[in-house]
Amino acid sequence: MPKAKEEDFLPLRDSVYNKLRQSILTGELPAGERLMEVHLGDKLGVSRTPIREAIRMLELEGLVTMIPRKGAMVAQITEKNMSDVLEVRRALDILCVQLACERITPEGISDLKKARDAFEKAVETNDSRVIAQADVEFHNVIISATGNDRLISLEDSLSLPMYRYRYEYIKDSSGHDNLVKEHRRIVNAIEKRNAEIAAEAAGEHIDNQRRSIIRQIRMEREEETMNALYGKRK
Amino acid sequence: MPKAKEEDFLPLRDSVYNKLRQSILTGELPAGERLMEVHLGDKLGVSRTPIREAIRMLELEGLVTMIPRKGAMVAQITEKNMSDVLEVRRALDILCVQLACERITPEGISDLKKARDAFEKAVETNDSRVIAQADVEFHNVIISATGNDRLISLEDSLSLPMYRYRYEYIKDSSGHDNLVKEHRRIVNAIEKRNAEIAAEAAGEHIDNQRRSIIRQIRMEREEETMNALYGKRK
DNA sequence: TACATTGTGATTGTATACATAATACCACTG
DNA sequence: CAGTGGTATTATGTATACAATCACAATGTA
Repeated sequence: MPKAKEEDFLPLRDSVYNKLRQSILTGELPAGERLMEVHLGDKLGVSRTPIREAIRMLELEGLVTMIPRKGAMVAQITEKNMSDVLEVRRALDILCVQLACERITPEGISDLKKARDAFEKAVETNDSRVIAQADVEFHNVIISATGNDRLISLEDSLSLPMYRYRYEYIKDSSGHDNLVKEHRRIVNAIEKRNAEIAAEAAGEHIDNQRRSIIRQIRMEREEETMNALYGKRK
Repeated sequence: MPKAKEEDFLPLRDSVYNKLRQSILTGELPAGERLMEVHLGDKLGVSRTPIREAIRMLELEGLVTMIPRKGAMVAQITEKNMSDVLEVRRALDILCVQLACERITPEGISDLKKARDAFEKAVETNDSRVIAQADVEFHNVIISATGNDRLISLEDSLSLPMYRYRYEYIKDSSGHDNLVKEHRRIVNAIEKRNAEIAAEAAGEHIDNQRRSIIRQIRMEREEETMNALYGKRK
């Protein structure tokens, strides 16, 4: 993924950006956490300048919220927020499979089948992390097949906010049978270049994700309310 | 639009960001132009720090290209590039009208009709800038009606790269009759909450834009080739 | 006790200083 | 004359310094 060939030099801002992004997505930096420049700088061993630039980037991606002269904090994930993202992703995921139907190469189809098989194998391990990884790679094959760079980067940034919910979503899917079935359906449709069926399958696929994620958020909220009412632990 | 109520303080980086963005979109800073920090700082009367942060933001929006240790330049607009953006925008514009069909309020419908009438009035002036402005406002009404914040900001950033071509596109449209007709069709469909027709109309609307913009880019390229062959003027 | 006020510490905004890499220019050599 | 090497200049990367503002607490007063 990185353009290491010509230049393996990575500015600190990018390194910081990646680290912060990772920390936010894994929940190590929880929503609402303040991002203080000197503090982060100490922790990462760099000055404020790269930290600030990284924060600017995260801000535009929607992962952190800024209030001028107050500071930055990890963005709150609200149901509305996530719902908005999923709505957009639904449209773009459908666009992805439609374009893939038109443009996928024979090699792409072969990759896609490999990714599908790898996913089914991953499911058998019953390990959520392994399955999630295989799922990401499956989708990446489709996304790359569109050949649309803008779409690729948008899909990337729109899938970020839901990484936190991915494991649970995968556990949710009763026996993972649904996931396997949906993937197969998508692969078949793309192979036959049937955009209509592919779109339908992709739509259902993300609708299922949506349901699971929204349910999780509601449960989190409920838990928070409980804590607020009956006292929260440190 | 600005949240001026609580805080009318605008960090320099945002002010710089707006200025640079404007300069790029109007073509004052042509594609390929190098963005040198000290130079821009002198011109705008600020230090490098706000300039750098503004550049980071523009970079994520795709308006400038960065090469580490080399510098930033105004992003080249290629046909592929623009084509990618338009492909995504097509899907999102359609999503916009579909959501608007579901969610628009009576006030929204009233605003929409006002915007449509204002547009038709603008067309009569025959002034491209006036028409373009009315066109933007018409679309903004629809986009706002979706209530999807993420979609709103995406539409915003995806329409940026084509601002340069907007005037020509409007001149292109034979007598503007098409534009008026398309707008009317969209308004009628949204009012009747007929998502299918609305989607179709929105799709055609952007397909027309696409044709005009692609044609313009090809003409520009041709001109450049000529200049390269027969010598370019200063 | 309630509330206003002021002062102090902490944090961001902005500017500048220093280090390092890239580029351009020029002289020198073959 | 072409090509190479070295140096000077320029621009970016990073760190630090200074200024402005905000949060909060301590203090004093009604």
